[in-house]
Amino acid sequence: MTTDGLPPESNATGGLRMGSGRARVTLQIIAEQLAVSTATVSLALRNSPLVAEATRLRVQQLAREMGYSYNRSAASLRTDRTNILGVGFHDITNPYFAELLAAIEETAAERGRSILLATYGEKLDRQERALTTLKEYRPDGMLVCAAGGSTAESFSHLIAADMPLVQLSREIPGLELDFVGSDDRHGTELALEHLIGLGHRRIAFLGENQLISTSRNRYEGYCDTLARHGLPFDPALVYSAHGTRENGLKGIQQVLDVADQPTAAICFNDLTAFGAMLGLRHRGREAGADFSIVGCDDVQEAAQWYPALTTVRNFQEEMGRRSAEILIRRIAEPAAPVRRIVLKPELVVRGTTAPPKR
Amino acid sequence: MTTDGLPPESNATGGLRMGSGRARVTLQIIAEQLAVSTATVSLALRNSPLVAEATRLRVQQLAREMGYSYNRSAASLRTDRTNILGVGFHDITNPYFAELLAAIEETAAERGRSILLATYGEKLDRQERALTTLKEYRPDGMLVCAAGGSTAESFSHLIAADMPLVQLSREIPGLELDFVGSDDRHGTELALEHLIGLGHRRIAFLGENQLISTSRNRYEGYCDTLARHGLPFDPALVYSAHGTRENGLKGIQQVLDVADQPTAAICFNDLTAFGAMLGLRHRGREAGADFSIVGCDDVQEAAQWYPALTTVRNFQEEMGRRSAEILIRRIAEPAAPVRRIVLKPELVVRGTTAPPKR
DNA sequence: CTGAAAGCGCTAACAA
DNA sequence: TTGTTAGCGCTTTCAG
Repeated sequence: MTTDGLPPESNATGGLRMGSGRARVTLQIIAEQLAVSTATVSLALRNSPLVAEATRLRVQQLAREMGYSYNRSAASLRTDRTNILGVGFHDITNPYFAELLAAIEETAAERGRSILLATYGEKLDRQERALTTLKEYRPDGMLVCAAGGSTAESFSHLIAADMPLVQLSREIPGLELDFVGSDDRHGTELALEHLIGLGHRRIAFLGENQLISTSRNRYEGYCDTLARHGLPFDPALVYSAHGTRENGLKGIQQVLDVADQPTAAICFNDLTAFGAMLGLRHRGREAGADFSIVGCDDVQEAAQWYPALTTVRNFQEEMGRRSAEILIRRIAEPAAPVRRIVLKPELVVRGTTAPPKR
Repeated sequence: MTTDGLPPESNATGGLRMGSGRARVTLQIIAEQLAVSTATVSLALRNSPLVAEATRLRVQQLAREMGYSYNRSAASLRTDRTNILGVGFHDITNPYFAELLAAIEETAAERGRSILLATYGEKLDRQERALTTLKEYRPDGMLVCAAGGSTAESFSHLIAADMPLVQLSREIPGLELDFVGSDDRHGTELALEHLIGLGHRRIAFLGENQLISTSRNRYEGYCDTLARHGLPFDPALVYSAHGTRENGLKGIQQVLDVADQPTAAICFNDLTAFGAMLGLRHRGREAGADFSIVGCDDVQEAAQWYPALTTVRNFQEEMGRRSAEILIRRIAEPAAPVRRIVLKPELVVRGTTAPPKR
């Protein structure tokens, strides 16, 4: 609700002085000191060509001496621009999202924007509140990776308010918004064909989750590729869960308990794959030698695992950067046609895949 | 400089209408519709007991119907409070910092605050700009993990402006500010004594870096503990570098090239330890069996490495949470005495440490 | 319980 | 080249 979450009590002090008693320095103060108008000071500080060189220097010097600090809240109120990009993610503890966020922050900073961050796990109600609060800060636009199960409806208030919006990585069906992500179906195809090429026939899928588009698409890629190669689909080889380390561990154990064991597994993401590798060791088996594992994303640690993880590279750096760029363009051209940037993933073969043991 | 980084051009539209032509809904609009004053609407939306139940309900309902969204910029200008916490970190791709940030964000959200994020690598100039920009958004306070080599001077403008400030994890000498971090010396002591107890005598230190307090303290703990146990200090066993995966890999190779090889290494952080484990494999050796490694931090992946990493747990979740709480208290009581929260680390023995091979 | 009025710090017409 | 004026959307006295 829009009326929730307002500041419960605001003990304003009147706001004119600082703790130590000095008056806070504003354009007004500088203008008075210099006997010019605030308009002139404002222009001078922004290096406007309208103001005389000499004036500009005097103003800038005094501002520096007095320790003036630009008040973006005030400016925003006037210009209706905050130079803030709102970012809503479900979890930044997941290195995939941390890498995306780092790229976004860096790109934003280069372009003079700052990041207002909100996270919400996979909780729809927390997402609802988080996005509402973000919006109240009037970011120029928002970059969102929606919680699983989000519907177009969750975003209707943002769209109604003409908030520039781009979806990152995950895509909500029926939402006509800019999107930056990966060709997830294709990524799984690459992974599966690699395994099939190695001779695997019974291949599990760990981390199926219909609530998020990335998992839906990866899972579809899995099913379709099996079919295309004439391999049977066995629901016992599919483990449904969020893509976490813990679930990778549980998932591998479950599919290893199937009578007719698989010889390989495709994982929804690298985290799931790491968990699966661990689970394999609990069973006295080793990824690569005894069982093949393919991850997805190629987060930093993937290359350092032992054995190093064969995975599908999703280019977080580029994805994060482009999403920020697309958002900034969307802000500049609100009426431009909707853009979909879909990056082509690449298979990175490392040590966790090998021909099946006879 | 304060005059840099102002918005280059602000193409304000006048700001009264939205793309689709509807007027943006403000307190004013609601007040007119209801033939009450904006003051009443403002109070009603904030559930003030001053306004009659019936009025409150009418106002809140109309606000909801009209899709009213609270404008925090405007409110901030008036109240001098933004409910924003500025967070400055060097790198969120490092899981240690990602875990801290996640805890901070969560705590902030619980307390009705939002996070404005800035990162700066270990670059002092970027940090300078980032902190200046953060400040311009007038956060109620800032949480900072300073770039290596930062001096008290870098923070003087924030302090002069009475910005509530808390240092996280790293501490800058000579700065009288709230601090939340770990007892890093003690952590290394635990690690080193564990190794000495196992029988190791030549123990390397990877990731020495005088520019950050965490490394200085951990290194001191190393030197002192060696001395206390009557073990010689050998500079050839110290590898100086930032605590990254890559440097762990390089560092282990370097100390392994010393004529009188060490049998174990203490690493500045887990990332360095992971790199070292990888470097060991490049030499055909395995952490645990052939060489002992101790990390520091206990990030999520540490438990999942193979072998699982023996490390010093630093309680990121608690540290992040407490730092946010301390900042919120500092904001409420600007004149309260400076607080130092130093958490006691704990040794977590796992698979990468064992008695030295004979 | 409600309204009138002032003002937070800034920018943008428009005038001079 | 500079000044005047108005106002962004909100909160807060102070009166009624």
